[in-house]
Amino acid sequence: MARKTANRRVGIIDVAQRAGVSLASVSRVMNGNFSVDPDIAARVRAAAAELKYQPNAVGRSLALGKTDTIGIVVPDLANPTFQGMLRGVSRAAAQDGYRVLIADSSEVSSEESILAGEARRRCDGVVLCAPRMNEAELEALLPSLRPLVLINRSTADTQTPSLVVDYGQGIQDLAAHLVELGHTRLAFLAGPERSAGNQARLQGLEKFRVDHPEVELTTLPAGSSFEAGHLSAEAVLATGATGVLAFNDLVAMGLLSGLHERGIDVPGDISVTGFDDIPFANYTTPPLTTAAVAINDIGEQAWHELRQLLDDGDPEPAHTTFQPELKRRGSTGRVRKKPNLS
Amino acid sequence: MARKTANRRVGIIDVAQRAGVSLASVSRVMNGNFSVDPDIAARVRAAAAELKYQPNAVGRSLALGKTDTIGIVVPDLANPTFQGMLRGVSRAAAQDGYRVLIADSSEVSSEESILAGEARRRCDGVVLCAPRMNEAELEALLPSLRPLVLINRSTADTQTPSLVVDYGQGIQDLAAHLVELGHTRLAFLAGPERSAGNQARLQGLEKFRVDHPEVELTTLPAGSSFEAGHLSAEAVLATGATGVLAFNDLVAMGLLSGLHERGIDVPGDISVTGFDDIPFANYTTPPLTTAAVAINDIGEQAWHELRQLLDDGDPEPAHTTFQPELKRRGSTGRVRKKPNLS
DNA sequence: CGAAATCGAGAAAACGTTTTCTGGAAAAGG
DNA sequence: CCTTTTCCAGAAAACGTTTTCTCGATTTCG
Repeated sequence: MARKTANRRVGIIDVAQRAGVSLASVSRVMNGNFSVDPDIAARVRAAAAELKYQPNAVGRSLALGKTDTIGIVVPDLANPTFQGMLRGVSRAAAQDGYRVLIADSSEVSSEESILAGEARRRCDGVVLCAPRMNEAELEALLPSLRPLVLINRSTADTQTPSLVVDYGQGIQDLAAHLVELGHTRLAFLAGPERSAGNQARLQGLEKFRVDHPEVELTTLPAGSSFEAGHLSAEAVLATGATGVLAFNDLVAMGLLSGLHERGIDVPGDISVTGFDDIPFANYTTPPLTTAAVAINDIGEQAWHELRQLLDDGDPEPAHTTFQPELKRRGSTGRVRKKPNLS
Repeated sequence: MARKTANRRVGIIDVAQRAGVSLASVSRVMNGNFSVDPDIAARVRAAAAELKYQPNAVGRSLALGKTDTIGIVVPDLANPTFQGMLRGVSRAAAQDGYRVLIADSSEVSSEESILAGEARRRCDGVVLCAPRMNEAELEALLPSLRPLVLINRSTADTQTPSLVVDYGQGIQDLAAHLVELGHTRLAFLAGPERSAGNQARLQGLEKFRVDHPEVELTTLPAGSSFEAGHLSAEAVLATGATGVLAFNDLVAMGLLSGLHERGIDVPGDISVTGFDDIPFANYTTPPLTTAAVAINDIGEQAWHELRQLLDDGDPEPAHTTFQPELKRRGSTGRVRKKPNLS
């Protein structure tokens, strides 16, 4: 039973024995860092091929002190926005030979810090997407997570880069667009309370109110899903609004569906706007007017920031703001009727 | 400079020194496996807390021979189907304390084996989603990937569990549904050629042809995206079909949009069906008739199979088939006009 | 031609844990 | 009261790599 090869997984030792050289040489050949005798190199390569040697990543990570893996924490894997961020990060990281470990907090804010911590311990860095935890908790957590980058959440910490979307401006653009079309009674379907993006929208609308005192704006609690939008149809009609700003495209689509069921014409009777410009927004009927967020760019940029941190250690973390771009499509139009007089 | 604490990351050694005990004891306390003096335990716990000790996952993995991580390889992170599988696997695995490493092959089949191999080397197991590689390549790859489970791809290998959707039956159900509504001229918008799911649909339709010789069925190459469906509108009209079977919901939505732009009424002029029942399918106008696939269940089940393999080593790998369920919605209706006579 | 510098391969240390092994002290049994 | 067993904490080995260290052999230069 001298053959351990048959017993356990084939390791660098087996290759060394087979090639009649030392472990060190095998490692050198495999990584090609140092100059080795071509003869030895050939023998090692041959042995490795014959044994189908696959270097053990864990051992390698331990020796190297790096895992070539980053973690990403998202509030909800079912949400297209976070799927987009994940995709952007994943693809960009893959380009540089990094892999992505994923953690889904399922919108449970108390889980976030735990998940983030676990992810960080296994990885070289972390991307935190739109954390729902409160300010204090976040600030307390950051140091233990570094290097990390923050998406859709700002921080006082100057050491961690953050990428945020200017939801406040975007929602104002959408509202202004509706006003331009003659709408004077608007409704806003609000998103999750803990979402910083929702706060930003509310602040933007506050500003809008000041700029447009003539416009009547009602805020209705809704959520971030189809269902939320769908269930809001009745409430929206009750407000008598002719223009509706949905929290995001999902909510808008749900609302569209709810309105359609009730025989309300969009944009004839009511104009609807979304937010994000998810791929589906272009293919609803009518196509959705929305504020486009370059979600893939954000993911990509997030990786680039993180890579900087990983490489240089600490260049000068940027706080980048992404401006949404208004997309005028079929779901908004000139106001046709007077607001309900009932 | 005796303080290494300030220099390097705090490790188990630091805790041991601080508590005045050996490494072994700290490990025992942290893992709670063996009985230790309560006094020592308390000292260790105190020291760990003071130093904010976080055990190094890599070192732990090396010693334990397990990473508590599994890999998942998908052809396209932008595709709702794979997003669903990912979500299902991720959530189920998280329940059991496992994390998921993600690899996106971007539909490049040659990348799949590399990504899968890399993922496997870093993880305890792998889930392979709808691999695009050919049969031979797959069979050759499997042994080096074990333990693994296969989604939407069958294999001769009895050691690897596989979960497949019966796309053949599903597409027949949809076609039958259209026939029932009086349609006799159908069109099928085919998906990616390398997709096993597409092959299954084609085979199902072959069977359908035999069962319904009176029905005229045209197959058009399309793809798996919105764009594919959108671009197919013209071609669909050219066939004179009154019922269209789209490869999946995305294609169906794209087609819906294309038809709408051309003033074609759905389902008045043409009935359209999708496949998968992605969340959006319920909220299109009209809502999409489709074959629902319990995508989250599949992901969950995939994890359970993998866990079995991880735990017991080798119970008896199952080859499970999931039956799609026909969802009758607004995008299909009785045929109204005679087929185009032009 | 001899000494210094260069080179390259093997031995050994390091990475941070867990777990087996070992030995001393306490407990149990005769 | 002495011997045997039990218990538990510390020392050391193990996990699978990379990298520093060491040292003999070759080359280079004076």
